Amino acid sequence: MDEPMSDAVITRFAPSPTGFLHIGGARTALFNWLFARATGGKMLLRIEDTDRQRSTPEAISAILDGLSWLGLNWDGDTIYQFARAERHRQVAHDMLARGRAYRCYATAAELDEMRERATAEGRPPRYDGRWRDRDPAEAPAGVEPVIRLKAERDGETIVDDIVQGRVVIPNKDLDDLVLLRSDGNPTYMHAVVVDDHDMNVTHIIRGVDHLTNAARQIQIYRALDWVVPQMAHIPLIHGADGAKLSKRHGALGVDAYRAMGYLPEALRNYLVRLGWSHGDDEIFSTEDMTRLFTLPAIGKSAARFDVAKLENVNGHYIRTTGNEQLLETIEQALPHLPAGPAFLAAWTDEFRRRFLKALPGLKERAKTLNDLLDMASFMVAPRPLRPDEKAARLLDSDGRDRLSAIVPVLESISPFDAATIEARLKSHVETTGMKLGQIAQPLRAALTGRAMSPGIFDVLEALGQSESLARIKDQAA
RNA sequence: GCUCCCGUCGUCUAGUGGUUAGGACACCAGCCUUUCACGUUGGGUACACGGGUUCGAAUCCCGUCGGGAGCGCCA
Repeated sequence: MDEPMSDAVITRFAPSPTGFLHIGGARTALFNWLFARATGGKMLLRIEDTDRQRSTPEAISAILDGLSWLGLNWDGDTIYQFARAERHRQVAHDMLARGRAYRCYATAAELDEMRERATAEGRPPRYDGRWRDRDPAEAPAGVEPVIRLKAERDGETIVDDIVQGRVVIPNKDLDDLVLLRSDGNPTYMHAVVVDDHDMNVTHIIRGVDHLTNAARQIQIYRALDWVVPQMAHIPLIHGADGAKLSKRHGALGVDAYRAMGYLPEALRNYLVRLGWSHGDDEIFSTEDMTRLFTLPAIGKSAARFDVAKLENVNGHYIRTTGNEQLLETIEQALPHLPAGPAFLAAWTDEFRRRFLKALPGLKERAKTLNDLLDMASFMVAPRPLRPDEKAARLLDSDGRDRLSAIVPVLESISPFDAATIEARLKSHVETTGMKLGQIAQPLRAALTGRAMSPGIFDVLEALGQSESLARIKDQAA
């Protein structure tokens, strides 16, 4: 190991563009990003598109979009693995020349049979190495060979992992993996090693599902006499029921979380706590995370994805974000939210101003941006409102009478702001010997169509005097 | 089947031989209150099981059970 100690940290996030950026991938990216930030290093992005059939441009842009939305920026240009195929071929042929790899002419049918027999005999399904030492002169005509690694057969391979510790894999359980396919294109296993080396990656941070791959890749490094990067295999995220998070099982793309009204900083905060901890701390600003994050503090056991916790964290960030900033966040999110169109249609400067006034009352009650918009839907609801069941009950004859009685009071209020309205309404309530709730609830029902809403004085102000009166008259009649 | 990894409240976790096993989310109850939230006070709930080692184990060892991952010319 002649790795210079002065080397700056270089991590990489290496997704395969066969689908969206799911929550597990997002966390892997986050950990890579945090570690790079925490150490003053760099995070590179490499798209693993050597599977030409399954890689799509749509998936690539979804991944890039997802990372950008999450605020996980990468250093340098995005690297596309397939573009480096020539280099991969060159390395494989070099290994061939040095006797560390060999051509294998086994057919797919032979391979299948090999696996079937091994399974039947209770052995692990492995390639048996039949072309390992065979004379290429015996090669059957018309079969394009693959190039396989001449793997070590005895002993064991040790993965010295920052998270998993020292993991020992018997070499007999590793077979001669394919480096180059018969069409001359590299396999993932080979491309990863060559690229990580060429990109000077110092730390490989990825899911534990790659742990046994790590042993195979280490053998390739050794065949190449290359320095093996540090590795950190992080635990996976499971669904709420403990089952693996798969596409059909709750593993949504990060774009789905954006559409559900989660804030990127909330998602980051939630995600970083899945597997990583820092004492009893729960809330971490981005600055906190990048300062405190370390690899050894990552646990080894898988975590379940808990929406309730995510919602709580999200609510925390909604509540604590400044009004003007939150408003800008909402404006940016609107195109992605289900309720977006209704608000976009109403979004004039005047509306924006009133929305901002209503925001403090709104954000206190929302766990997601969608909650917030739902709570604010009275602002864009067309007259006459159709009260829901509970609201309708508040608008019985007593309630309507009280509303009628309040109309002249409201008409006389100027300026029509929350503080003035509150003062006038409270004195009205006092003189009539009622409780505030007796007037507030019917008002709420008439103004919002619901039995719950932000503070009623704020609602009045947000709606404005004429709209408020109109809504009250709609119901009081 | 084989190899590897994991196992503290329902969930995320703190804990590294001596703690009344802590925090957070969720849940229940009270307070606050114009509703709902927020806030606040209090409450119940956990060391998978069985053996060791030790004066003493959530912490160390072994086994069992449970969960997960990997075993492709996918990544």
